[in-house]
Amino acid sequence: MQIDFQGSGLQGARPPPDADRQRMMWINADRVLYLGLLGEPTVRCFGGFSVYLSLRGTHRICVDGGDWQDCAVSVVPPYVRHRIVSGERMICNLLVEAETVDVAALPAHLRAGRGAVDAPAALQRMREALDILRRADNRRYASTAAFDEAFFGAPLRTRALDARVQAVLDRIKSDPNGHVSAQECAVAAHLSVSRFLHLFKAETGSPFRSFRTWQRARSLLYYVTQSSNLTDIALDAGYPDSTHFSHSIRQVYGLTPKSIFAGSRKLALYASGAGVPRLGYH
DNA sequence: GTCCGCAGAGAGAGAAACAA
DNA sequence: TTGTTTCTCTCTCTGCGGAC
Repeated sequence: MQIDFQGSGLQGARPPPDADRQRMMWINADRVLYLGLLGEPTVRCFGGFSVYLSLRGTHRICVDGGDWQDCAVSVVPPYVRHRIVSGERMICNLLVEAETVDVAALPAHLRAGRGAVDAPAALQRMREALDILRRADNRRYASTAAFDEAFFGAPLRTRALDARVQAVLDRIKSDPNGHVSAQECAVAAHLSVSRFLHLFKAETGSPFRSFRTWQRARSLLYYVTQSSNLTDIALDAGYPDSTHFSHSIRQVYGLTPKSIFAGSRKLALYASGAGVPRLGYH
């Protein structure tokens, strides 16, 4: 396969293959790229468009209680429960935050995908982008647009949102582990709580609480390489105690926090841009 | 079209108990 | 001591009718 490093969007990309540095995660406020162990998750439910990509073979996926499907690439819409198993230990998972994109303008396989996807060209592009990334010296994308360019062929068009809702989104995403209530947001938006909740759902496509829960669970990804105990990490991530932490994380990722951290020990983490939570223990 | 308020249903948060 | 499970209560979601 011919790999073109020009225009890949990678900062300082060059091709030194190194099998020991394969497990990695790149994350910013709008996108996540995870390349690592899948484990044995039960039902999971992410708040963004989720793309699973097998590295060589295939995986099996079951979306919203439907039939199991065998495929190399699959897509799960935001807030849809699904299960996944793979014959390979490693898997690639891309996450596109739903509120950051104009759904109508998404590539067809993302927009309409629900489980296995038959999109050979998209599969080849994503595998090539992944290959470039795995060979790169500095695995950071300069921007969300550069990430989109690499994996989807072009920057994904952003969604135009109501300014009041956008302000709330910015507030939550800039500090996902801070607790902000619907009432506070409604006051800030100069709306009643009822009206705010309706408007939020209409604009973003997801309920306020679901979005807040997802953002908090998502912020866990910034901590997965830390070696502190889970209680400290739960508090840092904005959970009142390890009870909620364990419960919420299992609902989102289908794995216990313990197994997530165990599987992330050798993971190289590349975080950038807004949304990186404040680190530091209580 | 935008906004408000009500009410029933359901999910999330908090407390306690249990297991390793 | 740490992490997980279970149970109960509170808060949020959502559909609806109505006012402006």
